[in-house]
Amino acid sequence: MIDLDQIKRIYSIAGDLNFSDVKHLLQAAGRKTFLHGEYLIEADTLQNQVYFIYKGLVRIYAVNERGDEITTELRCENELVASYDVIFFDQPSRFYIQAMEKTETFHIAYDELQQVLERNRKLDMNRKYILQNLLKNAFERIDTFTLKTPEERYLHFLESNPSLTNRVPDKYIANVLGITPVSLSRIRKRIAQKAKS
Amino acid sequence: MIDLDQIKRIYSIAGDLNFSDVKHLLQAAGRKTFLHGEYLIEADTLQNQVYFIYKGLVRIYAVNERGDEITTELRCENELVASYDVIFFDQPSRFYIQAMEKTETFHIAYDELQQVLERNRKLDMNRKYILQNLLKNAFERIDTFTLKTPEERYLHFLESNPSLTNRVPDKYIANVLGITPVSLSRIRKRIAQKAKS
DNA sequence: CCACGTCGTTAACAAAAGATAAGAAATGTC
DNA sequence: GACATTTCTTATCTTTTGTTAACGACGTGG
Repeated sequence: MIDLDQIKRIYSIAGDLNFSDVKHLLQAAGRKTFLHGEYLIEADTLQNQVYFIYKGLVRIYAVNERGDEITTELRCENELVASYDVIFFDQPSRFYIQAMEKTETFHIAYDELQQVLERNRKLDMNRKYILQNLLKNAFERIDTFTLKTPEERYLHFLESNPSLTNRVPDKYIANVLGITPVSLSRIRKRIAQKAKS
Repeated sequence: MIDLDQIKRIYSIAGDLNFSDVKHLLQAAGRKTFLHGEYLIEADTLQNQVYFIYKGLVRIYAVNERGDEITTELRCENELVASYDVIFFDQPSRFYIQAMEKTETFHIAYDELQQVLERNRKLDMNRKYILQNLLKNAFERIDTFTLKTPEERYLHFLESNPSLTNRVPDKYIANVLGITPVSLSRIRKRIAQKAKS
């Protein structure tokens, strides 16, 4: 059921847990595999599941007033996903979370997770590492919007997410960068032309 | 020294601390007041101070390759500021943090803070509330970049930061929104014209 | 093997944003 | 109150982006 690799993965996002701590956590969690196109979370629901992606790739997207899907985030192996509307605001999710590949997850309801953490001090202490890591990534991403041009933002994305680049359609990457797919295509062309000279 | 109002302020950003917990924290912290224009943190240093803004307003800015100052964030009463380069990456700060008004703070070095928290479980447990709140704000801000146009982003800023609007020059707000001051001026004009009709 | 849908690119046009500079308005200082 | 400084606005021009639509490449499933 619970193998060594799984334990190591959890370690990789946490701080200083031991075998028994992680076992605690995994025993409380369920496992679920999603096929390409299936939904981990649907919008307008109060699904408060937190997923740990063991293998695979998901996109988080919202639908705007015009009916366009806007992908706000891509997450893959060893990352957590949840709808922060539900977790943080107790409100229906504005976001869909959809598997882009066959995606294997561990999952647990947020309030159950809280209870497990409350019963195990070590796990609760570890929460800070996870939150800090999420925060670090969020701050970095915000800075790409304030300090970088779309072109620089794209190059930065390629550097920091080399693995994602060829796993998802460019149109999703464009959305994540805050631009349109057409615009990203032009940016790519400009970069290619610069590279020639 | 430590008055009731101060305690309440700390409560406001934390979860369930009691008087003695907060006293613990404040005793370890120093107090410092910065005049308009003075720096809480300077770039290219390893100042790992964390500041709680008791009164006043600061901006966080970086200087790009061309020498332009780009303001990435504005923070005021009851908020925390620090350079995440130093705190999270142990690297010299790319950012300056500068008082925009006379600003009164409590401050503590990050590693000292860690020690204080480790010695007081209740305080350490409370860290999650603070981190979650920062994370919530960061996610919301990211979504304004992916889901909103600059105009919508500006309107959203006015709604969520009504107090800031008249306390800082628009050019800083423009930077925070990821656009130039000239462009913000045009957006304001467009909004005003719509309002007429 | 073909029909179909998806995706990336390109084109053409409109709209918005960046860069630069100049002038007006506001703010602060003595 | 007069002056200097900063900030905001406006104008002009260039560049980039958004929008829409068309085309071709690619892959999937029948």
